[in-house]
Amino acid sequence: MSVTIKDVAKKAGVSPSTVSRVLSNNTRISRETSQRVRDVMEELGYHPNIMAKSLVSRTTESICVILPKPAEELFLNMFFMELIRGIVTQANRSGYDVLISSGGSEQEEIEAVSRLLKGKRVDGAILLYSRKDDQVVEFLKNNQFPFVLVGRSEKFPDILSVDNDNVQAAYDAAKHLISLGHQRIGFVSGPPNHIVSRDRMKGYVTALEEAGLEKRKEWIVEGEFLQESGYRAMSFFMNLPERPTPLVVVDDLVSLGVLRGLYELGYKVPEDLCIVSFNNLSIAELSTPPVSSMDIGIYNLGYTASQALIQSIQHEGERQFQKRHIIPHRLVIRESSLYSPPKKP
Amino acid sequence: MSVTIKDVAKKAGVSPSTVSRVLSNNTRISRETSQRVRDVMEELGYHPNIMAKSLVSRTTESICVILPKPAEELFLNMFFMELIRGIVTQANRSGYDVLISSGGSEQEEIEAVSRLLKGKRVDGAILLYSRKDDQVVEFLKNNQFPFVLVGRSEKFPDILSVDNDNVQAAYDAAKHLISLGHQRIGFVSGPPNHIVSRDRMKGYVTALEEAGLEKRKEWIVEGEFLQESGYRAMSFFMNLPERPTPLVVVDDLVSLGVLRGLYELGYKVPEDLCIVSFNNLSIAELSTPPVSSMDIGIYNLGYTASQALIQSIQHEGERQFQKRHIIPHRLVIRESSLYSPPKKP
DNA sequence: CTGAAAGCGCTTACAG
DNA sequence: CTGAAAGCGCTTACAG
Repeated sequence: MSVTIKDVAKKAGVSPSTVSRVLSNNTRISRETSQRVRDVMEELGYHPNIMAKSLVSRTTESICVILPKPAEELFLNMFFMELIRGIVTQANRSGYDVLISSGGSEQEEIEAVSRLLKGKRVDGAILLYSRKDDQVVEFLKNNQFPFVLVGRSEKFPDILSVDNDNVQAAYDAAKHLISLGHQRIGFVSGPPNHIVSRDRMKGYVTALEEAGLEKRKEWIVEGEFLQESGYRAMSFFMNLPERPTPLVVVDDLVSLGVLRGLYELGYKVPEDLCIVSFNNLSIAELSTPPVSSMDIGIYNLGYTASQALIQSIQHEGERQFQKRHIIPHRLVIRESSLYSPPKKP
Repeated sequence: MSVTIKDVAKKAGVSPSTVSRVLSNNTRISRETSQRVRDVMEELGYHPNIMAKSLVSRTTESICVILPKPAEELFLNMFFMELIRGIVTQANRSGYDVLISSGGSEQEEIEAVSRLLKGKRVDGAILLYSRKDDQVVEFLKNNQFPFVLVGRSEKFPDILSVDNDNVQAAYDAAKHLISLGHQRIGFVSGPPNHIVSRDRMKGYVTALEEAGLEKRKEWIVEGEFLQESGYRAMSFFMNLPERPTPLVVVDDLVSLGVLRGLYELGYKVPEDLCIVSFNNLSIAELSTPPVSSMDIGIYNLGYTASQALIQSIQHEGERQFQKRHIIPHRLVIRESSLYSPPKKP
């Protein structure tokens, strides 16, 4: 049997209420009593039963994070781990625990979320990157559960969310290449049902338009967030009569696929093709050659998401806090983009 | 206000006890009553309060996993993510939730574990890879909390744990190189206070001895699980008058460091130096050239750890189940080791 | 097969 | 500053 509040009360010669007040740092307890009770707690090795506390206080001091379907997007491992590190670190600092959950399908995700939130096991949820028309968002919104989205929702723009300015980030990436004198710039995108793919595509297009550069359908390839997509895109581009000289690539892993393909065909980076990609995962720095990449502050995304969620849980009702948080991005230039094409006569 | 067991009872015209029995699939409830109650639950959108249930049943149906100190070993990201995926998948299948916690120091880890276990928020804990003389292991053991170690403890060999046979794995890796005709085989190890480093070192040494090959102190370098360690080891080896022709490397990330250094110095892999490393992370396959690596079944380690822990929670007292689980390893041969050295005359 | 009652370990008005 | 009492939402012997 573990020691309860009653045991402490008895041994300290006070009532359970008093022990409870000491626990919650209630000010109206005399210094001596408080100290005596604390001593007894120490002596008995007392730890408050979190479940009992949560039952009466109607708050669990924990949040859950929902992983996307496990098999798919496995490759984003490094991305998610970094995000989770940020989330867990900040949550623990605020005294919250973090529960990880993953569903095999969107329906299973909803069931899990519903069990956790309706069953009062957690106070809120963090959703990692949303698809278009995400059912889970819809469910959480309809039930008025506190939650934060890492990414953004087109259907519900007023939702609590943490995101990068992906349009601007892609714009900046393209701009970097333009400033090096490139004229024909290609883009390797991700799945079109991911909002992030489309945001980045938009930034790329805007940069080209603003610089008065030619846009061509054949210079844009859509794929998955997978190495193979990069490989395929590369082989498509290199067979064009007029091929792009640099590529903006939606994710570092995809860049690795491009790199691999180029290596096999005997092309050189950056001389034959420049590359700038996104996320600045460790693989971008570790690859040969190192890849220029847009750092989007993944840890920061997680940290901020957790902070925003916990804030909204603790101040429910007061609606005056910020709804949309934008994490800054920063281009890390490496060997893969350090080349200016020869000037046309 | 959310709907409780009482609301359901009233609406269904039964007692709360009966509703509770329906919930737990108690057999002694008539089919009609059961169905009626279920209908009402559905209609009212009832979800049992997990905290209340846990308070009386003295079981939480959740486990926690303790991440090692966050900053250090950040690079092992991919390793941990894969492990966590395995853990979460299996736990969810068994109806358990998973709570993630991380401490800044060993002392903080103990406090976190103690709060969670003594506070009855979780039923057991998973420890990810142990150091020598791990205090957390000691704490859990002394308090008789259910836990499982991913790795092994030298001090407490009888503890519930999931591990690879790292000695055998390293032996097999070295054997692969020996079978290609290599005579001078080097080893790049990890931190000596990690049991896994020493296990792998031992396997390497044994393979050399068995094959009657020369062992030299200068062919063994210890470092961190970091790319830089590989870089440094490489530059050390390449400056030896008699340098090794292949290297067994303790981790894929370290291999990348070796590869990077060789590339910069103009050496070729596998012609100038062969490499076999461990863990078979995605970076091993993605690097240039792809690196031969010992797959240790990371997902499987996590899955099995969760399974063993939950089993031991559910069958506490009965001590007849298996204490030590060994996950099989498998060498994945890639370009980095596909070269036999020229035969001596 | 079902219900009334006690209790899990806390917190929190209410009273003094 | 402190205590007695009620209650959070469940489960589980006990009784019928």
